[in-house]
Amino acid sequence: MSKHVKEMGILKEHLGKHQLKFTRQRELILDAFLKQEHITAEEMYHQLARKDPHLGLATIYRTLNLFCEAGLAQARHFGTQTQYDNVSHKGHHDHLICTGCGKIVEFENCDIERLQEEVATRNGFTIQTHRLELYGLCSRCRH
Amino acid sequence: MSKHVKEMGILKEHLGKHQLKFTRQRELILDAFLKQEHITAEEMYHQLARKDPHLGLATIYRTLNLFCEAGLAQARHFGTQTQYDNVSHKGHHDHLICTGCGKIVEFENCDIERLQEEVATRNGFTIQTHRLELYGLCSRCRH
DNA sequence: CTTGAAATTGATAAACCGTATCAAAAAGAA
DNA sequence: TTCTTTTTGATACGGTTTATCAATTTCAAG
Repeated sequence: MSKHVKEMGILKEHLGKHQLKFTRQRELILDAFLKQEHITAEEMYHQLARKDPHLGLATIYRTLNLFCEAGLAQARHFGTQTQYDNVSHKGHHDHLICTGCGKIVEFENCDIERLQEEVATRNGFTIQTHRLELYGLCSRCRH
Repeated sequence: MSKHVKEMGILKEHLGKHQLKFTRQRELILDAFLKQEHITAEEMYHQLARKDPHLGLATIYRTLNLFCEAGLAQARHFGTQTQYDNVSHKGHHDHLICTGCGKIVEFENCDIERLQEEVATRNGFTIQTHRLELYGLCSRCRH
């Protein structure tokens, strides 16, 4: 039985609103997804191959995109692949990305978040989620 | 004659250091590139098709990657495509994106930029560029 | 507990983006 | 001009993601 009651509820609500169905695969993939901070479709495919050898790669892609629409995941393109971030898993962290070696450092900054809220409010927006990526050179690659 | 004297100099210096040659195509592509804030290889291909119908797409990719190595451009993965940012272009703006109607509002916030620098410094990074997107509902879509 | 319409799945073909390959052309030093 | 090295353009290729479609599953209604 799943421990991810809240997220499962969010998914079911989304499914209900869009005449979509709750399936064994969607439950399986959501459970696996919520255990990670972020994952690629390919990684999940291999990870779940043991539990269900017949689970297709296309289903993984479709389901992860569904999670994005439901607000449970967020897609981030890095290199040639797409990373699916677990939105609920964060005290929403952002990324510092080294353009030299590809290293990724995660960080969290309340002041920035507060200023984002300010900007949004000033423009009449209510923020649901955000994405902040800083690109540059890490100390090692600068030399 | 090009107006981008400084950048042309940077390119030529890079070429000289690496036993590479200065070609008509590289000059043409750099001129076109510097007129934009950011562009994809495909966009540039179509844009330059009028000036030189025989310019190959592979050459565009190779040259834009060369600009990255020379420090004139910065590659960013956006959606499924790669955006090449014009590093010399300042006035970086960020985006508020309405998940309801797709409306995009551009903004600029110095305080956020300053905090970003702080975070980067604390982690030993030197920022080259960044990307900040706030997703939410605009005043009209909230109701 | 059936039944049946509608959605989903898995297998795989196709699309897409960017890179590799290679013969022909161009650059640039001697 | 000559000669060596690099670059170009055309296109084949490789990896990732999406589209297609017959078979299967879901789930609401009877």
